Amino acid sequence: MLNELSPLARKLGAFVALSDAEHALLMRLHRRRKVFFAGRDLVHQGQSEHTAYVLAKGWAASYKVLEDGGRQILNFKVPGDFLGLRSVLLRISDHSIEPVTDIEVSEIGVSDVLDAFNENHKLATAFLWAASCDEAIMVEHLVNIGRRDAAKRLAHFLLELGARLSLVGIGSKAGYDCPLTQYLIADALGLSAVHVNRCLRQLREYGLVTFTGGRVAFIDHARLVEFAQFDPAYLDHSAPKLR
Amino acid sequence: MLNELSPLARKLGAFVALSDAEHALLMRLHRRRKVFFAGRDLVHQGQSEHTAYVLAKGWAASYKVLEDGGRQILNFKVPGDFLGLRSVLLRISDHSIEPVTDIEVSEIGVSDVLDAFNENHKLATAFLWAASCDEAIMVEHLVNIGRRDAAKRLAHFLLELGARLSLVGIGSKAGYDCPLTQYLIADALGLSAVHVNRCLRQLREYGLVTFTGGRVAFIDHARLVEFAQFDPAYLDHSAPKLR
DNA sequence: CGGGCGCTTGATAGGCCTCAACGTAAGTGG
DNA sequence: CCACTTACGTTGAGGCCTATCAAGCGCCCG
Repeated sequence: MLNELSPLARKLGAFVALSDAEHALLMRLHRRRKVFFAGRDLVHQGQSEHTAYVLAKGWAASYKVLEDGGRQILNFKVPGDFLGLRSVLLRISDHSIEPVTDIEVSEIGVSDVLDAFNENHKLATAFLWAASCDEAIMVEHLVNIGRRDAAKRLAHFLLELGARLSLVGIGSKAGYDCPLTQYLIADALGLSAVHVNRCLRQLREYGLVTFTGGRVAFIDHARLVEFAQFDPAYLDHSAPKLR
Repeated sequence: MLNELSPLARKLGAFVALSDAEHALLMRLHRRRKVFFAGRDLVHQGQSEHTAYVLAKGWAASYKVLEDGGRQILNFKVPGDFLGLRSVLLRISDHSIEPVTDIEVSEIGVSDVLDAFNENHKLATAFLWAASCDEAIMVEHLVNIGRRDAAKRLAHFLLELGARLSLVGIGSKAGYDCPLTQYLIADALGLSAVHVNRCLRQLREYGLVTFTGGRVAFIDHARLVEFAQFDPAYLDHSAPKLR
């Protein structure tokens, strides 16, 4: 049932109860389904022409590069997530987006979205909600980098991804398939890849979690949650549905 | 002229050209002017009852506390900024807000705002824009903590605050009055207060900037910008105004 | 005058980075 | 089919950056 909905309708439907008319309205916002290949950026930092997407299949990373060549990954995007939502109303995009795997996306007509606000205010509220959820994840990422040591940071990161994937049905407390390299994780956590490797070993030796062969396997989920001080409240998408 | 407008109208007016009718609509969104005292939180992490505010006078800090007692300051808020905008649509607030000085705020009726979306879609767009601007600042903060060493991090921080204050007319390339303690800055930058102190000395000895007696004074603004790799593009509020 | 707060500085320790080397697996081209 | 290359993961050695602990100073205010 839900699977027949577009990714956009599924995303926003988590927040507002959508009527048939609203579903029809959402359909008009879609352009076409598109495919991008791993490593070829869809959005470039500094570009002024924007399109927003909803990720239907695969993983992507939003990131910012510094003048000195370093880069910071802001967030990994998994199926169901928006790509480029924040840039919709900003004059130039403040970040780039790179597919980690080959991905499929639904393109969204930005000006159509803004026009649709005129017809239906619930839609506007739903977009603001989606933006707020994205920001909550960013904020927790900030806390993670600012205040946790490397091992806890990594543990928290693996737990967050697991929780987010569980929300869209492709992960559980047992684990999940994860296409990220240790280099990507390092760029996300503000660490070196070497140290990510050491921390992974540490978590493995503690009997908490393993990450090998593209699979994250939680060995002792409860103890890992405690170790990382992971509180998933910020991922709570069960917002009170609007009338 | 601008000073006669409410803080809310001034904020949103930076993005959309507001008609008289829209100004009138905004007036209805205001509840009363309120005062909060330094150190007494207005918003508590985990609370479910939200109010949003626009900061009219003074400084505040939004922050998150960890179980182990550490805290990460997410952002300092200066006059003209929203307080609690992200929490408006989330079931529980994911952060706390503490006035750094005594502050004056305009309270905003959240449900009134959502109702107003129904009457006027430009307003909805303007709120989404404001949320996007806030998030852009958060993202740059993330990059700052994740990828810059302490001195550059501090330099970038001081420059950002200067740029933001300049936008609301209470700062310049010469400097600005700053009520923050070194402890607050440390909590924002993921550093210890001791190390913030050392880095301030370093920046002073380099002849770049001083911070004493509640005053940040840029000595060589251009060189500081280069040192910190500060690119203010993410603060660009000159978005194309909507028709 | 005493006490608290914020700032400053020194000494020490340790977490994480950098550099470097090596193993494995997969892909490429002859 | 094999030599070569590339990407990713793993491990060790050494050193820098930043935290922690500690002490002292100036200032404001009760």
